[in-house]
This record gives sequence, C-alpha cells and structure tokens, in this order.
Amino acid sequence: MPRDITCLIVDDHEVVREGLRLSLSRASHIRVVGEASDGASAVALTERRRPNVVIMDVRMPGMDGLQATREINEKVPETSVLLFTAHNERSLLGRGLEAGAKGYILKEAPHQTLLRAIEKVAEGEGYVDPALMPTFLNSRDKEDMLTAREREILQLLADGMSNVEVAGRLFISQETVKSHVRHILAKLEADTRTHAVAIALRESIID
Amino acid sequence: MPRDITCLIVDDHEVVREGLRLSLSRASHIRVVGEASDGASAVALTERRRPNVVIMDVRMPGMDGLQATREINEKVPETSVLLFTAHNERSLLGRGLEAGAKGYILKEAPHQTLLRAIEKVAEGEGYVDPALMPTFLNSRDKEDMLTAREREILQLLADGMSNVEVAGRLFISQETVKSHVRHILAKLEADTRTHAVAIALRESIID
DNA sequence: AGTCGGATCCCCCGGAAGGGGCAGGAATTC
DNA sequence: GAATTCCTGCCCCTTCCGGGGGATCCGACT
Repeated sequence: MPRDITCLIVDDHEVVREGLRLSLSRASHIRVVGEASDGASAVALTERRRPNVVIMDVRMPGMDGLQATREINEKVPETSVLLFTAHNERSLLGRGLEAGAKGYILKEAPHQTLLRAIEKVAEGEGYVDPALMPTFLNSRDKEDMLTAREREILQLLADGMSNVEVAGRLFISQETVKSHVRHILAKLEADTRTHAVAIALRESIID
Repeated sequence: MPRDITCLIVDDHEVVREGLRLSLSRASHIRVVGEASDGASAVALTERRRPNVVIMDVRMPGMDGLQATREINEKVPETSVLLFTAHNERSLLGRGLEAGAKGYILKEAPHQTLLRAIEKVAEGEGYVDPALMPTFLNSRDKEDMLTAREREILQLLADGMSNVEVAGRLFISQETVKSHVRHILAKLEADTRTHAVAIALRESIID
C-alpha cells in the first residue's frame, strides 16, 4: 500500500465521531482528514478534501446519508462511501447500495471488521457486513417486490387515506387503487391494509 | 465535591463506548468504572461496582435500556441512571422516567451538556435535555390519552387483526372492540384504524 | 354518597375494504 | 415480434369498518 488511506467521518453524534477518531488513530495507515455532522457539509468537505473513504452515518438531520452518498458519487466519484449505521433495517442496505455506497457496516461491528471494511472500500471493492446477509435475503424480496407505484400508494395509505382519497390524489380511478392495494397485500402477505402499513413502517419500506 | 463521580457506560456500540470513555477521560472528576454492551450485564455490573451514575443507551439487543433501568432502580437504588440515546421519540422520555431514570440526554447533545447532566444526576437531581421539552409537551398527551387496554388493542390492530380476531384474542365481544377502536380513533385524531396504527408506530406508542 | 373514567356490551346503518377474475395499452426485455 | 411487467380500469360479491345512538358494572377518587 503506497500511502495512507485518507478518510472523512460523518455522523451527527459527537460521541460517535470521537469514538471513531480514537479507533482509527490506532490504525497507522489510516488518516482522518475531516469530520462533518450533516449531509450537506459532508458533501462540501468531500469535494474539498477528496478523501479515499467517507464513513457515513445514514440517519442525520437535514440531508440524510443516502442523499449525501448520491451527491458524493456524482461529484467526487473517486471517493468511496462506507455506510456506517446502527440500523440494520431491511431496506436501508438496498437503498444505500442504490445510492452508490461501496460498503455497509453496522455500528455494532467489532473494531477489526470496521478496519477491514475501510480498507476494502478504499481499494474500490465492495464490503457488506456479513451480519446483514440474512436480513438482506429475507427482505429485498419484500421491498423489491413492490413497484414504485405500489410503494407510492402504500405511503398514502399510511397517512390514513381511503381508496377514494388516494385515487383523487393520484388522478386515477378508485378501481385502480383497489387493484394496487390487492397486489400490495398479496406481496407483503398481509390481509388488511393496516397490516401492510405496519409491516412497511417496521421494515422502513415507507416513512 | 468530596470524591470522583464513578460511572458505568452501557451501549451496544463499541464506537460509542470508546467515544464516551474518551470524552469522560477529559473530565478529571469523573471516573469510568466499567462498561457493558447489553442490559443484563449492565444490571449485573451495577450491582458489583455500584457506580454513582449509569450512562445507559435505550435501544439494545436483548434486555433494553428501560428494563435494565427498572432493575437497577430496584436493586441498586443509590445508583442514578442517565438515559443517553439518539432517539428523541415522543414516548421514550416518558417511559424512561417511569422506569426510574434520573436523567435523559440526547446523543447529539454537546459535550458540556453531557458533563452537566452526569454531575446533576450524580447529585441525585434530575436532568432532562432541554431540547426534548417541546416534543415532550406535545406528545405525552397523545400517549397518555390512551388507556392500557386501548394500547393493547392498538397493538393487535398493528398486527393486522380484524375486530373479530381481536375480540377472540382478548375474550371480549366484538362490540367492545369496536367501542375501543372508536375511542382510539378519536383520541389519536385518526379517521381509520390504518392511520391510527401509522401514527402509533411513528410515535413509538406501539412497536 | 356521589361522580367520574374505564371496560364491557348492544342496536342500526351506509359506505368502505377485501377478494376474485379479466383485459387493454405502454414500455421493456429477449 | 413475442413475451413480460406494470399501470390502468371494470365487473360482482361478501365482509368489515366507522359513526351514531345507547346501557351496565366496577373501582377510584373526593
């Protein structure tokens, strides 16, 4: 390895940033070149410092980690984003990879695993926390099964809308909405819209 | 202040524990006497080390922070629990205080605030993150409005049960369930059960 | 003793939801 | 160009839900 891996820490919790800095300071070949506490400044800082790796929390106030990841990928493609999050929610991994993240690791991961992940993504390879594989396989089915339209409708159901209201909002017929809802229920293996919404909220398919 | 404040760190994320240890090592009058990564060992360690303060994360695998707080309060009442969490969800603060926590502070709080909070609860006083006050006032209404029975029913609705199914499960008549549901809808200002469940899940009134 | 909230149960009713099948058109893929 | 997927729409039918009245019982609080 010719030179140090430069990396940027992004997390809205100071205590996490400190912990990370401390952890990484023990690895001689890793150098922290900056910190940010929200998505927007993470993007800005990445453009200026051009680190090899951005260690990015997903949930943050303001611009979240996924959006920041997208922008970094677009503006500074040579930088790899490693998502670092406490949430092993089903959909986050999928959405993270879609956003262009090179790696995904849980905060509960042991120290060594984190270092390995950083090295991997710095080399341009992908890294996904092995602990995620089971939930991943279970769930991508679930989220991916739903079409964009179906997710859109599910989201409106979660706001308490009736079929007629959804139809009005989307400028389609009520019958079409019923049709979509039937498909949603079948795919999520729910038997009422209420159950479907509960599943979707728990799995973060919708917000 | 006669002697150092002894404190125990409880968090399932290693990176957070490291950050906390680092932060607290800078305060000369605070001494970290142990760490735990789940609720059960937190309780056990508290019984042995009897620290002044336990800095406790709420969400952890296995026994969660609230349950651990209850047990610590029962078994080692002279120890004060300071809840330290990333989630400013409406119901957590209320439930935390019910569980016997002396303080509640967010992970995004600045360094100084954390130290202040630790000192406060070490003296036996309460401390609640000022940032929480607004959400607190808004929300306790919502959760407290619901009776235990109503929450129980709402939880079952979130699993997709119909009125009849809920009635069967709780050994009550379907009419009673309908009655409860009507009250739930009125209290949460929802117009369908689906909306009520969505609200409750988002506000963590149910899981 | 009286009042209040909570839990339980009952009736009625209109409208909504759930379940089934079916089908055209557009876009994509092979 | 054939196949597939998705969005869209329509039919019929049964069940469930939401909203409106009520009522009774019990325990807790005052």
